[in-house]
Amino acid sequence: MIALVDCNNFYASCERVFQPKLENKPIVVLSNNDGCVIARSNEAKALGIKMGAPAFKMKPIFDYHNVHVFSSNFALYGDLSNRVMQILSQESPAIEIYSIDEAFLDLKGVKKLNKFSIDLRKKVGQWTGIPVSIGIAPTKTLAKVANRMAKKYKKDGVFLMKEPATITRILKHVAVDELWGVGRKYSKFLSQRGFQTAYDLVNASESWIRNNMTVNGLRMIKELKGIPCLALEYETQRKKNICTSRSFGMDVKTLQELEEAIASYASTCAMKLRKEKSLTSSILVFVKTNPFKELNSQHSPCQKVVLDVPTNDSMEITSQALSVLKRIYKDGFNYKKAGVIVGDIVSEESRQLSLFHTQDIFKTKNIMNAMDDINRKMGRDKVRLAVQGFDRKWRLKQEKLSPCYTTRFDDVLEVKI
DNA sequence: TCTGGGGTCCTAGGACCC
DNA sequence: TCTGGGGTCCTAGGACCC
Repeated sequence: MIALVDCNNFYASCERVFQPKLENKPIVVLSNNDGCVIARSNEAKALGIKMGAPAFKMKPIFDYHNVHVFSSNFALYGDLSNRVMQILSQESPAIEIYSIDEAFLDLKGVKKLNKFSIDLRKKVGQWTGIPVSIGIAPTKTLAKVANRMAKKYKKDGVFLMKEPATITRILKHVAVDELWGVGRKYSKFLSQRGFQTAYDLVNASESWIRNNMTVNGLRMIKELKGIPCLALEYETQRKKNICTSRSFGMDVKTLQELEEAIASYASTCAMKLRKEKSLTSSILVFVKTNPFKELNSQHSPCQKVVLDVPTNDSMEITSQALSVLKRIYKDGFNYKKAGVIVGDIVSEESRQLSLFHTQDIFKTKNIMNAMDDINRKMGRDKVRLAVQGFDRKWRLKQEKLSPCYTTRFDDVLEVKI
């Protein structure tokens, strides 16, 4: 049996851990740049605030109902996530960390599934303050369904779905668009063809599913039938692409400001590569104007450069990215977003050198290590490339940022006795 | 005024090879 | 007049996930 442990309204719950007075109050967390709603407490959901809704359109509702609004604080969420995952790893035989707020547990050998889950949930709650729900079933896709049921209907936050008769009964009440693997397009496509519930889908012809929903769709319905097609992945895979991109807090017009931004994103990509012990062989740079301003002239170029020798050196990746930027930049547009994507990633051990490459790759490695060490201790970007800029007017809007309670000494809560 | 960021996988079609 | 069969690799686009 497989359990899916999912943190309830994760980002909103993280904010609440350090502000318990917000218990039972509506909370939303906004995306970068304070753009969209990306997390809602149950109370905020009940007010009809939709996932992904633009914050500026919701403002009247926020004000009227006294909704507590937060900018996203990923340092906080990442740290609390690690704490939750650590507990899960200690308590269960094997675990796949699936996302920042979800993990699959392999429950092989666990005798009392229900009791195990209820205890686990209690422990996570007590040690971190984060409420979780647990769904248990024979396959990952069914565990997802079970988790949904736990969240929706179970006070104790745990739902076990084992017997075929139980599974069938439940699937008759699950709409197709609630399934893991059915997004907007498939949802529309399926409902047009008369599929309402997961149970309808289980009874569809497998060859029809294969033809219309690719092999992924076929795996999904097999999993709904209780046949495991998706194995748990215990080891984190090396990323194949790494992207750093942001929208700007204001319109950006000049090449110099774009250069600061692209240099910063390129350095961040390089840092992420070093963290994974990876190297990149291709660097893609893109800039975009604001597609929502339809009356403005639009320009969204992107271009990729392929390297002779893979690298994770900030200076090299940044200078390559900047030369791409110079090629694609055009004067006279209001740019709203930019980013860098590094791809064709290989591991540090498997670097293929070039016959004609003369640069001493080991020399810069020491500089990068020193830079990473300092920044780890003293805070992000404490040491950085000058080309990343100093006043950085283009930076994100984050007007409602909560303190980094668990990752910055200055922000640690004080208790007065 | 204000609309996120970061990923994966699959498929069809084109270019190329022998 | 007649024009095969079997591959690989790459890319763009589309679907999905959190």
